[in-house]
Amino acid sequence: MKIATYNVNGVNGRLPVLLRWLEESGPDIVCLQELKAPQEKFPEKAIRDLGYEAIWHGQKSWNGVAILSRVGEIHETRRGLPGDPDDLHSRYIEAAVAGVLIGGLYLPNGNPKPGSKFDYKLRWFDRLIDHAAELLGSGLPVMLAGDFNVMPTDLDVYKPERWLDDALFAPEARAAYARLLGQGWTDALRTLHPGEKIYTFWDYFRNAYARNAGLRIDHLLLSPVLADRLVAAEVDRDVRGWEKTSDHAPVWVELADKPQRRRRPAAASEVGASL
DNA sequence: ATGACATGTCGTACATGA
Repeated sequence: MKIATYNVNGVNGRLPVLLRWLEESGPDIVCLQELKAPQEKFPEKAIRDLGYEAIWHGQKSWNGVAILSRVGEIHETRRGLPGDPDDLHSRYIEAAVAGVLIGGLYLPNGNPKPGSKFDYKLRWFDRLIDHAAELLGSGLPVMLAGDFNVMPTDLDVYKPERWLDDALFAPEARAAYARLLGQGWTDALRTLHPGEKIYTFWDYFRNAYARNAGLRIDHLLLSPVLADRLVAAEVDRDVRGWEKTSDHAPVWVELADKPQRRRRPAAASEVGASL
């Protein structure tokens, strides 16, 4: 089973690119971010015509997340993160699909830093960490997929020293990501490509894609049960080179039906985090 | 250090993004 995440940067403006990618790459389940469309303007029919059912949480102009599936019903379990009833951004949607509980997320960008937007990013991250702990505690096969707006390490940025003051690479943001992973999540792409320069975003400026001046900010995190089923994780890099494309590329994992590897022993820090 | 480019909006400039 192939599960992908893709920040489309406008689901309607990007519809031809999205549909072409769905046909060519054939993911079974997809998390989309940055729909930039109100609830009633999601292109449900075009997506359904390709064999996908969908749930989505739209918002006028900004944000917006969706989950698509061509492998069975989508059982929505929540939209919006708990912990702040005043947070009206459409940034989180969660569903059980084909035996996997999937949280699709679009973490706040946080720039400029310092400022209220950066504070919001860190608060949102804290709420995600709290909720993620509950998900892990369930023992179910769980995945968190989306645009985390964080480069976890130096290896994930084309030029780390240029990004130190940016909200996407700030020590506080990286620390929050590390805290999340410390609960016991597996960063699928990094785990199967250790030490490799591998990016998921290239900005539109200065020929960034051609120069491979990229960032790795779109992540697929697997709970221990799912990590045992991980067989592949890749970036559909070519999509970033298409006409009228998003500044992000799709990222996906292939999961086997059964465990493929022996579970590694939990680290002491993980045991502590789960208590 | 700046700005390059792209999105959507009751546009024709602005807010937002990363």
